[in-house]
Amino acid sequence: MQLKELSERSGVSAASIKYYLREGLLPPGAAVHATRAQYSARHVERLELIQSLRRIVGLTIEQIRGILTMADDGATRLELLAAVQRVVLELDSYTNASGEVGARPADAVVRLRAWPDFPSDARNALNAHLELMESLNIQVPGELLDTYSKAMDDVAGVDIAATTAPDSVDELILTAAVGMHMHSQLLLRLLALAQASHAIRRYEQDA
Amino acid sequence: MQLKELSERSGVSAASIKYYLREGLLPPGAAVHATRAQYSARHVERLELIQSLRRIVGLTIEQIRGILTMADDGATRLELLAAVQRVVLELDSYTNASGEVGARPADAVVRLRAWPDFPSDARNALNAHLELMESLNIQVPGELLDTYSKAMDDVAGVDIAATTAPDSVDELILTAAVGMHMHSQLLLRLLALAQASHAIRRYEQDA
DNA sequence: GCTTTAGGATAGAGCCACTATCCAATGCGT
DNA sequence: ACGCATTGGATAGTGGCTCTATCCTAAAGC
Repeated sequence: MQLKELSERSGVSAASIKYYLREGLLPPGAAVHATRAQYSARHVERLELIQSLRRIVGLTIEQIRGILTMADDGATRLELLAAVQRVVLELDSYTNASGEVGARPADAVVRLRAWPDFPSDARNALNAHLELMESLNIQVPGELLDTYSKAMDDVAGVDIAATTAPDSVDELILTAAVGMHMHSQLLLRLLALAQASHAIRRYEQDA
Repeated sequence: MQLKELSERSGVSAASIKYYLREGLLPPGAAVHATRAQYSARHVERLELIQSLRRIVGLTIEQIRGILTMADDGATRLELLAAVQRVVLELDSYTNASGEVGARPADAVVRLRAWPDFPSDARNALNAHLELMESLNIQVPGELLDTYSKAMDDVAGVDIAATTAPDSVDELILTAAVGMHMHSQLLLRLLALAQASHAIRRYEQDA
């Protein structure tokens, strides 16, 4: 199929497709001649993946390019999952700000929860975030970290158990990104409801 | 003090202060004459609040204006907390998309957790989000909702217990917004670490 | 041969949060 | 009294992001 048909099938405007081609999100079609290219069903799928990552998960073009490049360069599934997690959960926001400091509270959490002791983005991000909170004078007592991490351990256990490994890499990215996004949002909404409920109880008590 | 001094004290450029005045985030100073205005310490505080909400919490000008307007119009603390929660946890993202449907899964959660049965943004957002997940064919079994909500109940209990009610309304907004943001981020980072840990375990098993 | 389309380049649009410039009116220090 | 500094107000520009639109030439297909 050629550009116009690709546009019609995917529901993405021809101009946007050209944009994605320019930005390297979409591999070029097979050039039949200088002014004619053939696109395949894989292009349609790739476009749908891009759309989902943009519209549902809200990733930027840059982030999407990063993930797709990794996938096309044959990264392992675990690496890919880590990359998806990094952008979906915004683990890179503050990570850069931290230069090697003494206490690594995340290590304590890892030991407490008996999680495998692997260095990871998630761990660095957690440490960086705890440092940030400290610098803002927000107390994070061990008890709270305990409660939080226990809760997240439970949640992650359920999450992972519910995840079935998909066949294609595109599908892995899609389900992982959409799943992580949706589950984290779900968690935040439940947190909101829980907070609101506790706040109401408390203000009723005070009144 | 006049504009220049206000700028120096708060660390916000004069141009930005003018912008905030135009946008109604900062009340105008007492007009001594047509071309001279006096600003008070309250202006400095207000500017610091605006800065924190922008730079730390990442709210938009529009969102900040909404909250400050409510505060200045004498909203109750509970109303203010709800408004802060709405913007900090992005409860309005999908809320509009839902028009009265049958099942209200959030009601079940509220009953299960014995939370006070109040209609709220948080509850609507939760229902809207669950509908969205359903429409994306992401299964949310009752068991998972149970685990999640139990976890969030624990977390909220600790949160609220740790919150001391501040004196000024500005301070309430600041601590609530920064606190909610930091705690929700903390939770997401712990979730990331937990997920990564479980994923590693699982891939090790498979390998 | 004539319309349609591809690919490439370039420019514009619309949103956001500023940032900069220009202005006339006026206050303040000297 | 005079001139510099500052004010409020208006208006325009910046830079990042994701498109969207226009223009062009070369070539394909009927």
